[in-house]
Amino acid sequence: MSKLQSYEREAFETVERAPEAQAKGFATVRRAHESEMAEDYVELIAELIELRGEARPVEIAERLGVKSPTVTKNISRLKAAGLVRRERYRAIFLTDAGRELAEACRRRHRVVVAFLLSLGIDEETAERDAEGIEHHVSTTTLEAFEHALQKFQSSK
Amino acid sequence: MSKLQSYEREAFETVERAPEAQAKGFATVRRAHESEMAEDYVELIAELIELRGEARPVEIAERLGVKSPTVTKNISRLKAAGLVRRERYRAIFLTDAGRELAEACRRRHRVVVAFLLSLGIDEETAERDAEGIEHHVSTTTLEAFEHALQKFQSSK
DNA sequence: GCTAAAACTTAGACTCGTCTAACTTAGGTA
DNA sequence: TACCTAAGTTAGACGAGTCTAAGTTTTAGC
Repeated sequence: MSKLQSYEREAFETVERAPEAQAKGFATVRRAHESEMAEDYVELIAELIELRGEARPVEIAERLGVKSPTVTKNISRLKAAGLVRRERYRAIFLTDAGRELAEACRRRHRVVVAFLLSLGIDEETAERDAEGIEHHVSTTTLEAFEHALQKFQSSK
Repeated sequence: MSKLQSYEREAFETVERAPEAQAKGFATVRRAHESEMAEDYVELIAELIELRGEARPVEIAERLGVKSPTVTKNISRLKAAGLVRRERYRAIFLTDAGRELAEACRRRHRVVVAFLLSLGIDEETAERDAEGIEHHVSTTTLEAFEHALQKFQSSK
């Protein structure tokens, strides 16, 4: 406990950060939010295709916890963004770009979950937190997670 | 590398998660987004008060990387939420509730940054990623971070 | 103590992601 | 084959958070 206290104490005096650096950080977060919807959808669509052979709006709505008109609208946005292929009233499929994005997201998701689990966090919490955290993990941090994971696994 | 590959491989077969659990996860993320603005503002306001004795909209705008009308509007929201005290054209101060929230956020922020640093991540990346990650870290995960940090520091 | 510049607010527009209500289409079954 | 039900879409509203343009207030320098 004392170690913990000490690092908290050290960090307690507010350090002046460069305002532009801080602003850039917040801008990054805002940008991440814009792509979150797309990432969550393609990730889920890929999952459903693997599980069922196709992704149906009704199931996307159920898993995302939203109503079907929301799905319809967001799928049009994904289509406009070139991430999905789809005809009215039909199941949804990924384009090459969509599949690529989905793969990257799923990989990142798995790494984040595995990393949290390696810290001793229970599965449900790990999944829940990963859902939010994954969109804000830079390549650098993802690599650090992988590295820590590797060390953790070889020490078992 | 092989250890890494292996855990990725294992996780590769898509496991069927309970749809409701998944939906609950996404709902949690959406809820976190709603409080993010408030958290970022009170955290920054507390920082500025400590640094300057008061928090001015112009500096909040600069640090957040947004324009001043945005700050005006959001500050009214915080006032309506009972987090800040403030008169027109004057500096912004925190209410007790605001101060409490700010303290919790700053503590969480410090833990996340320290944790990322302990993984060997550079300061700039740690700060940038923490900004996004912190809002999605549950109490459980925060404790796990603290615990890992403690172990890391005592092993140095 | 006036006045110009800086800080702040108001008004109004836009996008995103959500919703409900009402409509259309597709598909299985009688 | 015709129809009922489930799935999907359309229309329209709403709040959050951003912006620009144009106004008002405060403050600092002369």
